[in-house]
Amino acid sequence: MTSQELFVKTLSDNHLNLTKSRRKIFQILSDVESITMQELIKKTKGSIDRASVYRNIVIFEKIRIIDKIKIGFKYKIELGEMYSYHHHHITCMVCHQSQPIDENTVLEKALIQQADKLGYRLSKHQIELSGICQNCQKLD
Amino acid sequence: MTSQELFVKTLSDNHLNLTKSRRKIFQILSDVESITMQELIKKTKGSIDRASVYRNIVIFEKIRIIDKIKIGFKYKIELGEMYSYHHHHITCMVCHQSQPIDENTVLEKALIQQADKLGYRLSKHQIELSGICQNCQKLD
DNA sequence: GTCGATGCAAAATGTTTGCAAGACC
DNA sequence: GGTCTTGCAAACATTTTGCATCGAC
Repeated sequence: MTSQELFVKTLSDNHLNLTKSRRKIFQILSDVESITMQELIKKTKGSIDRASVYRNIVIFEKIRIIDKIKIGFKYKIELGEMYSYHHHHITCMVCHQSQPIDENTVLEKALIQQADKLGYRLSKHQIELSGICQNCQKLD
Repeated sequence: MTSQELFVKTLSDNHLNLTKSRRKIFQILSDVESITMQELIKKTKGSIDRASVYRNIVIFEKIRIIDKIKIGFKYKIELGEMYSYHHHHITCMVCHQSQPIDENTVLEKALIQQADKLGYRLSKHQIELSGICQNCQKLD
């Protein structure tokens, strides 16, 4: 099943219509690693109203078509894990570019243990690293 | 040196006045584990204007009197590491309470290695765990 | 045709700024 | 007294809501 097909199926499984707006938002998200709400609104300006973008993002998050991830003190949006793979992010504090970090089993296990120790049943975790990337280190 | 004294010294080292507003904000932060901007504004309503709260929080962050931490897709504020210790947070998805997690050397080392592998010089990291706390598990 | 989705306008919420008056050193 | 800080009001940015209309199934 392609991404497209999964997207269509996920909507239909949840009794949601496949509309032009939803196709377009999905298309945009497919073309980027991640995107801010502001960028998404800008890209859809003229074709989709802000309110509809917000409404659809809420829905997409609920049915796990997207994940919200934190970058700085804002969040960004990216396609959910069904459409990619579990990963985290590292952001350069100088150029503000961010890139994905592959899952690391050792790390994930350590986190589950930590939660367990405190009596929590862990369901989500997010790790955000900030530093200075290779390129920006050179420019010093 | 007490927290109070460190606070006074930090301001003075940075050529900033010790004002009534700043004392009050510091006092409130000393009394809680962490707090949202909205809660802080509510607690100071009548005595400090919103704009001054925001301005002081910006200053406090710059001189590391506070840290902003991410909880959900908002941020919260807490006294900086000089006033406590390095830690992370786990938040219950049901009751939205959050609690600190002590530093774990294994974990921190794993993170530095990860960053290194990608050529980054790591300077900050944040780990946020979400799950269901012991109490809320019982209520199921 | 029916119900869900959209656009538009307006409100609610969150944050920042300019400026004159007041507080700190 | 001079400079930094504050309050106030207004602007700006972000997100949500109500309602009439439109589109998907």
